[in-house]
Amino acid sequence: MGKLTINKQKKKDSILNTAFELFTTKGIVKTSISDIADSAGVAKGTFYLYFKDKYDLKNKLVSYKSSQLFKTAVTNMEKQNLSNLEDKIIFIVDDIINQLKSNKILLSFIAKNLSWGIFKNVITADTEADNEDNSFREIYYKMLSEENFEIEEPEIMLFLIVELVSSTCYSAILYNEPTEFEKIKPFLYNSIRSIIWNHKNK
Amino acid sequence: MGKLTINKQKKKDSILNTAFELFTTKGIVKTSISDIADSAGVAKGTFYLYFKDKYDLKNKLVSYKSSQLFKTAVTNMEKQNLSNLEDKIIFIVDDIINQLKSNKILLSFIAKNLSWGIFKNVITADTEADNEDNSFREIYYKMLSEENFEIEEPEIMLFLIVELVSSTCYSAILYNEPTEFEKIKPFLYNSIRSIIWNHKNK
Amino acid sequence: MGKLTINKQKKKDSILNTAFELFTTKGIVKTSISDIADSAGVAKGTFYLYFKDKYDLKNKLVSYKSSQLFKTAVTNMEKQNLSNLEDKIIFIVDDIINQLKSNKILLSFIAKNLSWGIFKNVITADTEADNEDNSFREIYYKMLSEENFEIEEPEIMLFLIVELVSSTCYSAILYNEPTEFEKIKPFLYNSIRSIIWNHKNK
Amino acid sequence: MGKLTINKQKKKDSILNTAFELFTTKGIVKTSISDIADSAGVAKGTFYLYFKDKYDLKNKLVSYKSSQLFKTAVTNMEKQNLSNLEDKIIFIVDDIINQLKSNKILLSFIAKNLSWGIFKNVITADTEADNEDNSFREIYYKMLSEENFEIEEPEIMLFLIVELVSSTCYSAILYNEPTEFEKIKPFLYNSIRSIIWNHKNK
DNA sequence: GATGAATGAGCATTCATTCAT
DNA sequence: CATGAATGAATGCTCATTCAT
Repeated sequence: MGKLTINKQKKKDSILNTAFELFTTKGIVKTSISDIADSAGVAKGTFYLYFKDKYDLKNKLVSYKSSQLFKTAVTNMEKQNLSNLEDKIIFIVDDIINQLKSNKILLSFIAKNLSWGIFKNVITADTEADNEDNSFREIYYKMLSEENFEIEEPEIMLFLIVELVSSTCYSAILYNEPTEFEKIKPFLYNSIRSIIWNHKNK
Repeated sequence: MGKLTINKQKKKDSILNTAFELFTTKGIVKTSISDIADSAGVAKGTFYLYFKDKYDLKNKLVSYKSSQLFKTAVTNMEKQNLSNLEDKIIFIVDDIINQLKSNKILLSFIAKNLSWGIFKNVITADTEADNEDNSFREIYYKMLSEENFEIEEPEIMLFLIVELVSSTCYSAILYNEPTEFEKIKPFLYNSIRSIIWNHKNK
Repeated sequence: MGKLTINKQKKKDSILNTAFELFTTKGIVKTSISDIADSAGVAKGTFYLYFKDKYDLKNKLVSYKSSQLFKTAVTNMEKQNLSNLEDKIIFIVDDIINQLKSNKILLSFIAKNLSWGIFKNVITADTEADNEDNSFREIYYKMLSEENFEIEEPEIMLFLIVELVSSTCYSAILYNEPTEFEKIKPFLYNSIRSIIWNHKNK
Repeated sequence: MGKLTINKQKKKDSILNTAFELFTTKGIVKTSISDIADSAGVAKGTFYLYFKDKYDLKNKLVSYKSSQLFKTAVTNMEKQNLSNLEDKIIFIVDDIINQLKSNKILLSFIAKNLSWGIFKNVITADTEADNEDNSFREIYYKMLSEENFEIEEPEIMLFLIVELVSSTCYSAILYNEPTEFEKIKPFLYNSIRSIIWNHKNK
């Protein structure tokens, strides 16, 4: 990477970090491009050299932050010696939930902005542009293939789990609604196990 | 009701209906109060006689539309002679899903704007201010009491079902993601049955 | 006065009192006719039965409050047995200043809104529509006639005194600018005595 | 100064001049920011690049115009060979009054908006940001020090003179109230001489 | 590539005034 | 007399976007 390119990346990163800060404190609608440029210490025009508009920036942020979440969880999971699919999935879910519990700002940001559409990109794409990591999708299918039974409709299963987890986390962790998350957790994890069980090709 | 009062209600309803139309076609952010007032055929100032701002109006709309959905589903369910809790709940879920499938605009509007916070109001309040209907919460507990087993943490169970259904519907019905809804349906309903089963106090 | 007329007067007084309250707390520009009507407990339309607009009301308030000030001061002065013009005028000035010092809200309101144009009406008109009081102008000329010397240009003398007193009071009593009023007072009163002396026809 | 900086100053000046014109013809309340921007030939948004709001602009105008008045009067006074304080002060007062008599629009604008608070800034600050002029306050104290007697409470003396002159000018010059200014003038100037005399430390 | 002054469309909100009841 | 719902012009202010430097 040339010096210039490094400088460019610095600017872009500065905008990304500043924007995350502002989005999560002021809200996306109330954050203007002026705000971002000012806080990032770049000129307003510079913003447009890197992002189409505020929502382009937002989507890139959501993808990046979400993929980091998965990457970390998978890395941690692989250190364990888990023998079956249910345990592996529950571990990943649990790890992600723990990350979010200790970073409620991130939870709020992701929950409000993550749709299945964006999520598909997240799990399909390599987590970083220029690295050797496998995508989460590949890891997922590898996990499935290691079992001695087959999973029917693995995409649907993943979908059900992701939607259930993300929507319940948001309400329960951030607002204790309908009750504190710890009380919901056993039922949630049982539900996940049931979902997996329902997809087992018997 | 005096002539004036009727006229007032007419104006308010006109604004509500117009706003729903605009919110679902242009989106809430892009719909201005001018748009609403113009389309509703009232002066801009009139809007402020009935609503605090755009978001006050939005919340009132979400509540109203959601409660209608439940009211219809429960009414239909009661006409059946369903003997057990799972069947009743699945029936209600299925009825609501059918309503939403035939009214995708409504689905889009509710899914984007219904949080558990608003939902709590919806199921607690009578569906209409001055009528004899029971709230959905009452109906739900009555349903539970008619079984010869007990449900552990009924609020959590309701929460899990509602979050799972609403988040999967949105993506699957509107965008066929991860696949068409009909393929997801059996797994979804099985998941719901599992969730209920997990809450049975054995 | 008929019952109806009494009721009307009540409404009018209610508007006047409420408006004074609002004008002095929120400021005249930021007080709307709605504010006044709401606080006074009358309908918005009713306002227009009694006043042309906000500024009509304001002028009537200024006149009324100012004339009360003078009336009180003159009444107190007449109880004293003051033998010469300087002492009488200084007494009146001092009495008014004391009233204003103990009612800074009133001072603020009058100072901001009293122009010589309004003041002329105040000193010319009877203090109340239907009573036997003399106007301040008559009292002033009677005071002058009781001296054994003549005052040259009595209107100019009154003008100079009123302008000097009112502009210095505002700044000194309310904001202690350029310094606390008590320190300015002896110089102010000496200035007034000098002004009177300058108008003595020698 | 770069081309850009010159252009910026031009824009700002254009807004200032236009605003003065509008404030003095339509009044401040009735002058909208749109009016100012339109007349100045700039976009509405440009206004906000230079001023916080209408009242920020107004205060800057009052300060600037007042300081110009004093600067001119002092310059003229210094050309005379006046030997004593009274004559110097009367000369300055007279010069300012003459400026105002020939520029009634300016008189009206300053009289309505100059408070002692703003005046203090005017006499303290250098008349222009980056020049060698002394502030009026320095000039005033230098004048006092050249006398062979002492002035007690010079701030109060200045205050009394300024308040007396400004409030009488407004009414007399603009509205001939209570009578034409030329008839009031001798009494006013005598009053000023008396005020100075009262502050002489005898 | 980077800047930031300038733009002007666009928006929410207020409020004096009217008039049918 | 009194009401208060309805009006819609008017205003302050924001902000994404452009473009000359």
